[in-house]
Amino acid sequence: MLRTHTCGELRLSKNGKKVTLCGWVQKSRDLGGMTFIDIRDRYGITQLVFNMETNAGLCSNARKIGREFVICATGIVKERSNKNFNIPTGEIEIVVQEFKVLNKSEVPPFTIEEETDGGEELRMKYRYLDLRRNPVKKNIILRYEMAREVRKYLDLKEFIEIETPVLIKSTPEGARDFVVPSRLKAGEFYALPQSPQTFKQLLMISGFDKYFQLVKCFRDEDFRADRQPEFTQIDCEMSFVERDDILETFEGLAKHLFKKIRDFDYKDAFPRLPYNEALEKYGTDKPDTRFEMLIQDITELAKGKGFKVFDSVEYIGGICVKGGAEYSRKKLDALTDFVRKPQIGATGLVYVKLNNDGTVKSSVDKFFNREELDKWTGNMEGENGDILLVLAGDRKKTLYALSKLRLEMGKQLGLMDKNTFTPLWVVDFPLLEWDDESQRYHAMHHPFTSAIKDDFHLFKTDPGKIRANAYDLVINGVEIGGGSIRIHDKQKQAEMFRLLGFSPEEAENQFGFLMNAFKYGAPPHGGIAFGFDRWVTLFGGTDSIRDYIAFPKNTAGRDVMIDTPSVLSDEQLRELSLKVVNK
RNA sequence: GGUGGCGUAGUUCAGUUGGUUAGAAUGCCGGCCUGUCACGCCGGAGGUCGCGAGUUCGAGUCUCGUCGUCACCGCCA
Repeated sequence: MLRTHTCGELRLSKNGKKVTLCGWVQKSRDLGGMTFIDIRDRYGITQLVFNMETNAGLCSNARKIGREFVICATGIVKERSNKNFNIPTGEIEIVVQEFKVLNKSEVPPFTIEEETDGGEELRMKYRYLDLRRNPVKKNIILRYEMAREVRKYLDLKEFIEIETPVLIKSTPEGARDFVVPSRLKAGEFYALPQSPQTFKQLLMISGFDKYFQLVKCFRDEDFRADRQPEFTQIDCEMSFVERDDILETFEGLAKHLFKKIRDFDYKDAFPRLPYNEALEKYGTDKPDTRFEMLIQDITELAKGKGFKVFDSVEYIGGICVKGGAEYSRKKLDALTDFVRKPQIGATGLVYVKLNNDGTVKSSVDKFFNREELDKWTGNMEGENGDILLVLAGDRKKTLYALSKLRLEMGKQLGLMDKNTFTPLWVVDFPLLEWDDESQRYHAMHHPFTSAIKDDFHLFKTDPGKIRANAYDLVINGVEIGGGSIRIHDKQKQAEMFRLLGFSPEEAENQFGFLMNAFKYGAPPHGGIAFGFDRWVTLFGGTDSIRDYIAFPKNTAGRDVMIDTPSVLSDEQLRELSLKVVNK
């Protein structure tokens, strides 16, 4: 080893010891007669000191060292005369006897510090430098620790991690596939997996009754702060289980991570909220339950009272904001603008102020008397000092807008504490979703999801009403994972494909391997997959999953560091039998 | 595919109704400095105002296009 210690471990107890440290030059402070150099590695920062009086040659050499030079220094640990209690090693310094420059460095394009001066783009281009920074380094370490704890817990529960192939087959359902051309078979392509879904089901048929995998998945869609083209799932599947077995097992995983990573003992069972109730109360299937402010349906109370805007709509609903009676006209205008943004889509905002003196002032006083407004208030559990915010329109769109408004108010009122976690299971999702564009049903989860037994009779009469035996884990309004009890019967799977508009030939062509496997004794099974990047991000407490991926891609799917995607040479294209067509 | 923000020194940003030589901080370079740790003081260098058209006597500033980037909508079983 080139070093005897790391830059983070030396304390007063090692006073007088001769040590050798290796690391990067964080900063040097040249005072003329003496020079201080902070040397940094993964573990911390230690101060080196050079003195003109005791070793002039060494000191003048030290003065020439620039930022981010890699150096190796040997010297004696000494108690400082001026201690720095801001860093763990701040009570000591190294009186250097000899040092060498292991490698020089150009001046980095941004500062390698806790708070850098570099912008997002620049930091991504020089990601290897950004990773030297403490906050980013901490995120990567957090990611590793979570992966380690996931493996520990699942290992304890006798799960086996099994790798599945990355070059697989493109399928029509779901997200767009990334594809890889085959050289040996011109005109044919592999696809990268959107998830190992069918493989883990095949593993169940093989008898590996508890499987998991920390696995890369790929989806060729447009990206966001919380979506990358390649991302990591904690992919799990179990045999001979029913829904509650899965929920209990993986609630256990979540609690293990809460305990180990956030030191938080989550004792209670996670609440379970039916999909329909989630939509009614929160306007979304991934509710943030850190705060209440539930949506209330007042359609019956407000419709048909002569207010035209309300009379013509399908749904009227609102939320009660505590302490909102004091909101100024300006603030209410701002909220109106907020809900009218195209992304939110509401047409307007009606408010009812419940003043502290017991009077009520609303934007619809002309159309509703006090008695009627009091009924709204009763319904929404409003009290003096609160404000009711009411939206109306198409049911689905209005609930969506209310969910966004609810989150905005939660944010404004500081109800969304990063260090509070409220997990819950959302259950009883619809099995199918009608898609206007293609004029057919789409699987809401995926085509292998089974229906709840009580709803089997609806297959013939009203498929849209069938509830799936599916579930999502939601924490703080983030969908952390989801899964289902699968279909394990060939007949039922065939019927599902039929409902989704597959011809028997198409089903055979795309999923024949699975249907075939079902012939040979498929056990009842089900599973779940967690978005690992999102989970780490949630525990890390910032907003972008890019912060927790060592080498992420930007929102256009480009890696600006290695500069890809990039063009292939004509020779490569020829080999792959590909021709590039300019659109 | 759509909407919006941003693009000016190495970096982060400012730049007035369109008007002379485009500024600040920080970083960098040089000098001074023996207890700094955001060291301090003095001096210096550093600009294709993303790119391309257009309007104008004159464009960092206005218009159009384009590229890059970020956020959101669509999309993401």
